[in-house]
Amino acid sequence: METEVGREIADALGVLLKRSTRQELHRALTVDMGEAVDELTYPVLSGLERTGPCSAADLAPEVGLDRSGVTRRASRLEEAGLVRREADPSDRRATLLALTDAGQCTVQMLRERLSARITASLASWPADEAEAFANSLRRFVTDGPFA
Amino acid sequence: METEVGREIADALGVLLKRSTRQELHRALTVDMGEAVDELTYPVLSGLERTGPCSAADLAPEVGLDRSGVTRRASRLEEAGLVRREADPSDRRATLLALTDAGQCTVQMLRERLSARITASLASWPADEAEAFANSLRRFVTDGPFA
DNA sequence: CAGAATAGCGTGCGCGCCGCACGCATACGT
DNA sequence: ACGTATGCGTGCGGCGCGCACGCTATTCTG
Repeated sequence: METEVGREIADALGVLLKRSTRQELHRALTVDMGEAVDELTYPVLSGLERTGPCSAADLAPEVGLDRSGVTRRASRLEEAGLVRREADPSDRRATLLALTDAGQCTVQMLRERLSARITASLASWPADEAEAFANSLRRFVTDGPFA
Repeated sequence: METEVGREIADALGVLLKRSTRQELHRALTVDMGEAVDELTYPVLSGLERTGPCSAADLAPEVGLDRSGVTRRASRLEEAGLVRREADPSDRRATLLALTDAGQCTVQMLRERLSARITASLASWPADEAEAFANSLRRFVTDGPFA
């Protein structure tokens, strides 16, 4: 029955979106990673790596935040030397956010760590099932119920 | 390659955990549902339906919150007539939280709506793939990388 | 049986994050 | 050249959360 599937997914998502889940996960990820990057600042790093250098306004929807929020988080990361602000050559009022080498290294390390953790928890899965799940999840995220 | 799968899932989760995603989703769900139930209070309703009547302390880990937070959210729902506080007969200092009939009806309606939305977005999927995804997701959530 | 120690809930307090609005600097149009 | 528009950063008010306290009921102990 199809609605049963929807309900199943809904329940799982409910658990997944728990506040403590996110906190615990990101806390584990950012251990020994310095104080600058935490649950809040990580999305900015990750988003910057995906989009490349861009303005705070352009990055805001990627992170799902207001421009001011992006600015504040970016400032924190800048203070830690992970993000660099550079003037846009084509528009001198704009400020581009870009990852420094340290920032690039950090986000890569974090992604590696997260991937490793996920992979480890999927160790007991059949390889084809894991791959199918990854594909389905990506598809679900991109053109799923969230515009 | 396995790490590729992990990275794939990691990216998808990153997008899924965006603040705006959750907000937008719950906002769509709670439309025309009264002001009492929103993104914050819904987990309490859902949790209460899963666990049945229980104390705020027992519900706290389910929601991923402090006891005080559960108390406040529950108070809001109580004010709206969706949650009822009743004294524990076996321990008169304890206060059990329970769904009223209206609360039960509301959470059922919301779950229905969420399920429908998810099901609709999965309409183009093959039925077996959708079911496999639901099962994998549940498994991923229960014994995945999140304790 | 009485008093002390424990457990449970609700609330005041301080902190941190967020969205909104304002100010300043720069770019564009006439 | 001057007015309008755009973009960024910051002050402000609001809100939710965790922590600590007070009160009540229960349990343990002598």
